[in-house]
Amino acid sequence: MARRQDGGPRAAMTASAVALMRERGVAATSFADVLAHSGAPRGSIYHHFPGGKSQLIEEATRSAAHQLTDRIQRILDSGDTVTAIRSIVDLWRRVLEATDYVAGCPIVAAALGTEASARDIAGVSFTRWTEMIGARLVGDGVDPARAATLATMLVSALEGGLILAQAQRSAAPLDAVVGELELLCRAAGAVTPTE
Amino acid sequence: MARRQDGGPRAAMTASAVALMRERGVAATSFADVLAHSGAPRGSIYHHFPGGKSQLIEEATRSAAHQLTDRIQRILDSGDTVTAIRSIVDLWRRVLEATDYVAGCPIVAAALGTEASARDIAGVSFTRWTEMIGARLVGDGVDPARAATLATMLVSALEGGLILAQAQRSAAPLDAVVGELELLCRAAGAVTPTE
DNA sequence: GTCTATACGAAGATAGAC
DNA sequence: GTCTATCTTCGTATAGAC
Repeated sequence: MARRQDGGPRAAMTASAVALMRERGVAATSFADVLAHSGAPRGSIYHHFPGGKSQLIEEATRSAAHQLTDRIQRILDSGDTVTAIRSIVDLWRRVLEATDYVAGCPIVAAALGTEASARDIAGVSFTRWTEMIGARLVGDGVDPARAATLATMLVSALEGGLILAQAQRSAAPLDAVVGELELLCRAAGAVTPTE
Repeated sequence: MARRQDGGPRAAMTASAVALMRERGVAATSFADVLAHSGAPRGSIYHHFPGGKSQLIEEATRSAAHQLTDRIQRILDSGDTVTAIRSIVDLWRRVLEATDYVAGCPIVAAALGTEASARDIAGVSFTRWTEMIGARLVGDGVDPARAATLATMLVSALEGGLILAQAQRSAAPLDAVVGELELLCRAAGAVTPTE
């Protein structure tokens, strides 16, 4: 009934735009690239995206933000924060290995890109993730007054570690970050799995 | 005597390239932009940079890396790690406020850019910073086995916090990160100023 | 909804005059 | 060492046919 998502060219194009943004950034992602990558018919660009590239990038960013937010929420729902951190890092690691360390976080690409609206969406996304993680930390026993700053630290360190991993073509920075974050969470009073 | 750095158009162009990379990334930084920003004579592009844009970006990245590395080293030499973190964040904060939150870290721009050689320089730069900070941590009393991962955490969290700050147009993420990093350093045994 | 053709400008790069 | 002119390619965007 209310299914108006269309799985056709439009969805394929936003998905491809996300993939290309992750690998080369917003500015270096062209329509021609998106068409080639998605296999979408050439004539449907401005039919589906009358706002041109701005609109495509904006919708791609929104799509990536929703997807990642959902994924993070599911991870947070299925365990404590420390376990969630490990899951997220495993996710990044798989992406890096599958793309020869070229693909990063699409939201970071949007944040550092040339499209103002996409940058704003990135900002909201980061805020959202921070709030979600903060709530999870409180549930784990962390002092609510502390949870917000700790959550910001988690997001920042994971995104930064991912960038170092891309630049060094190695997952080692992510491993270092996850270890330090675990220590920090435990010291802050978050429950930990006894494994 | 061995001063062969030239303060002319060439230096002005690399400096402008760095500034533009910080604001809009590597891909969106064109020769025309660099010329306009630096005021360099139009005819001197391929005279000074026969390798074209690749060479310009590579040299700009190298220049930015040297500058930042020197700056970090000086900061680390003048106090303990916790004090250094505050100084670095203050530096970022001034940059953000002076540029309406558009300018970020040039090395991150290089790491996520389209120029392979620049990305490699970024990777080496991050490694270098990590080693420098690690040495400082050891000097502060941190267990040498721990210093490397903690140093990686510092670099990752600061770079990530800077990106969140840019996206949210607020220095708040940096403040959160610096607070958490201080806790982590203290818990790791780094000496702290009694202030 | 999708096609081709095309306009228009920007960007990287080269040649040859001064 | 710097200039102008030019070439080519690419990218965005539009028009109009199918």
